[in-house]
Amino acid sequence: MTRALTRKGEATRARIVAGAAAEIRERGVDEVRLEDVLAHTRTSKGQLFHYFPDGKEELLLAVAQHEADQVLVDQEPMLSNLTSWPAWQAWRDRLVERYLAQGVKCPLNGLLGQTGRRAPGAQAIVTGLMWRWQEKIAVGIRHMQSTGDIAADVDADRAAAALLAGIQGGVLLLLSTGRIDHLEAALDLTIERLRAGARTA
Amino acid sequence: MTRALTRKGEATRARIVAGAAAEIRERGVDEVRLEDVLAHTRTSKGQLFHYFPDGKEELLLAVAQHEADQVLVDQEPMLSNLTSWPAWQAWRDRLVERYLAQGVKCPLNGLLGQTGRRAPGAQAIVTGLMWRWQEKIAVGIRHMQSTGDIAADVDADRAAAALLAGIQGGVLLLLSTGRIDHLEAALDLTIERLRAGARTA
DNA sequence: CGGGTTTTGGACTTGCGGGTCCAGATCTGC
DNA sequence: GCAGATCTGGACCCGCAAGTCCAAAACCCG
Repeated sequence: MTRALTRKGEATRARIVAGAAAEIRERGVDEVRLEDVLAHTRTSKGQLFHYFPDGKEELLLAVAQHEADQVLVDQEPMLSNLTSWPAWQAWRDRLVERYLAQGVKCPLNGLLGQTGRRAPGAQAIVTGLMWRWQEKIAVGIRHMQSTGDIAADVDADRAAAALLAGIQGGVLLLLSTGRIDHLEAALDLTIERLRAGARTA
Repeated sequence: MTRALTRKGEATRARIVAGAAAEIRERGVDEVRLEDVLAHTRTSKGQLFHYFPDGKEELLLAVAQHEADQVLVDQEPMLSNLTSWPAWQAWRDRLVERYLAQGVKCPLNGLLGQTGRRAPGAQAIVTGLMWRWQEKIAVGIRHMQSTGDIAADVDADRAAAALLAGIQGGVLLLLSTGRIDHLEAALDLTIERLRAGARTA
């Protein structure tokens, strides 16, 4: 059933998802009409409903998945390699740079508030993303503990949760205020705290 | 012009705003139809457009302002009284309790993602809220510095920014994952850090 | 009271946009 | 190269909800 897609079909489907994602990033979920996506991807109603029988909802779900994956990909290879303080710094810089560049166009913002409520599956996608994200950070912390760079008595999961919260809040505040200060402050102070813990412990 | 409202008119207007706010909290911005609000507030189309000539957009803006104000009010008197560690703890508990109780129904969630983009004014409302919020926290930190409970070399504004980011992210994660852990972790670790700073400094 | 203003109710219009349908083009494997 | 499947285009339908309009009720003040 899912395996009834030609090479060409697959390409078209991908084009639609990518186009819709771009459109949504640019103008917000609720401002994007199906027709906009069609125009921007040189496709027709027929195609869209051919690949997404459940219409907009299904498309939005696919976009959400696409964007969620992208969020982590954008942080690689730094995120999977938090094995030294310079590496942490590089990751931190990548995050700041990335969000600074994208500015107000957060792919998840709308998808959480908008899709998250209506589609039951979108919630799961975001939750999954957050969980993976946090776990990656936790792995980094544990690694640093193994090398003695972070105190052993630090609760890695708890610290990762706090750091992730800081990031999310920082991005949220970037979206609403347009300033990157909060993200930087949250990242720097939290990381600084992890480093300080090693010395005192 | 703005002063053409009878006592009764004022009451009706307020009733519409409050009703719309409740409705939005309950079911999300984009799920709320004007008719729903009318039904729930025992009012008619005529009244709604009488008090909000610009229709839905204007109403949403009024709701946003109403909810934004409420967010800070809900933290009082704790937020304006961060003058001792027990007071900070009380504020922290209030926050956790409040968001735990309200669960998924965040008044600002939709308003940021939804209204924030379309209405230029909504952006300003959220920004204003965040700014006031952060300032209140900063005042608390400075007060603690004046009593020596927090190290003098802490940048109050920066610390407040980080704390606020942690809170926002914690709430965001509560919304998507349904767990309060992140909010607690962010609050506790950040506050703990402020306390620790005093001892080492 | 009485004239002017504000308030209220609800029927009606309108446009937008998601979803349907189907005919024809294109591909795929044998 | 042909039979069956997949892909594509776009005209059409249709419901929904925002917004309009106006007449009647309630209210305010001299």
